[in-house]
Amino acid sequence: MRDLARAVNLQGGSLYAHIASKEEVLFELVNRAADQFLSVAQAIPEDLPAKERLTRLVRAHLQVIARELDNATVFFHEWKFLRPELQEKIKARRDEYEGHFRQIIEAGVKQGEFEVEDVRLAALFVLSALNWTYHWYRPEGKLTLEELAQAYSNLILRTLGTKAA
Amino acid sequence: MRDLARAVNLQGGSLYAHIASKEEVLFELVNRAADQFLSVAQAIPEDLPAKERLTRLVRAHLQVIARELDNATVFFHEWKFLRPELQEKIKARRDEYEGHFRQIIEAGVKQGEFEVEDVRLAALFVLSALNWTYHWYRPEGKLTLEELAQAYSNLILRTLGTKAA
DNA sequence: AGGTGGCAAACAACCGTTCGTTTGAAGAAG
DNA sequence: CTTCTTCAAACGAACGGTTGTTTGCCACCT
Repeated sequence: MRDLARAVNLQGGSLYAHIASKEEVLFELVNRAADQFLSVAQAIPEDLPAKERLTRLVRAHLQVIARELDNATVFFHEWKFLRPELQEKIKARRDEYEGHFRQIIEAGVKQGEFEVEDVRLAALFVLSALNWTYHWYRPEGKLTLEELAQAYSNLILRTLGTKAA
Repeated sequence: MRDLARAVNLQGGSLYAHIASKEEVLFELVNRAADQFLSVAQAIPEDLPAKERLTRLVRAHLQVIARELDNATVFFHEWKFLRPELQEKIKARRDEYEGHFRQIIEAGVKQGEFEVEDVRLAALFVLSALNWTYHWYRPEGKLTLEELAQAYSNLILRTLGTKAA
């Protein structure tokens, strides 16, 4: 907390004129990260072909991670240390986000664009591969975000059993 | 440290008759986790078809994660808090392990079993999807480890552009 | 006799948070 | 235009507790 205070030129205790507790700050942080993911997902038009929607979602997801590397790291881990009640709120939003992936895959299967046995597991697989990027991706590295998004999209489309290249 | 001590029926300070520091314990933990991953990878015969080798490696990887859920969690995260010198040792072993994936994919491409543009990125993608399982997989859940390994192997083979089903 | 392993106590540093007080600016009253 | 009041924001010290580690001492086994 004293580090946090120093970052805004305050004394440790002075923070508590603005916040209720350290946990409140953590929740706010994690919750806003959830906002980011959800809002980009909701911005994708539903009337596009599943392949296109998925490609866009992949790019958007990677963009959010890259743009908020630190927040994403906290988002993926630290929510487990919230009290159960707050944890549930985060879990609900995470599940909602996961639902976007499932829904797109589901739609693609129905349209004959994808061929997937277990939609739930496939969505989890894809999200797993995407989420891990926060471990190693650095915007200042060799790989452009656009290049990464392109390459990962291709891999993911094949994972989901797309026919065309 | 006092929790650790209680787990072996000792007083907090008594630990220091056996260990040098908390960091030493962390390193030992993380390093032994690396042992687990590396040893199962090295146990896979090199003269098998790439598809078979990869399937075995996937199953073995998931088995290690499932068997040592807690250790795996620490392995994936906590090594970042070691001093740089020890971090490098872990990184080296992690890279060696990643090399197994790369090598198998590379071999598969040469044999015409796989079709992959960027071997390095493909290996990273596969490992990412596998590693994330520690976040959600619980051995006591509905999904058998064997079922998970089977399903993930199929997805991964498609990711790598395998022809046959 | 010597070394090992254990204990209890203590160490300094740090943790999240509270407390009484000071500051400075805005608004009301004269 | 001044004076007085109000109020939020910040300070700095302190609280009780925890952290990783060190110390001196005693008991046991060789």
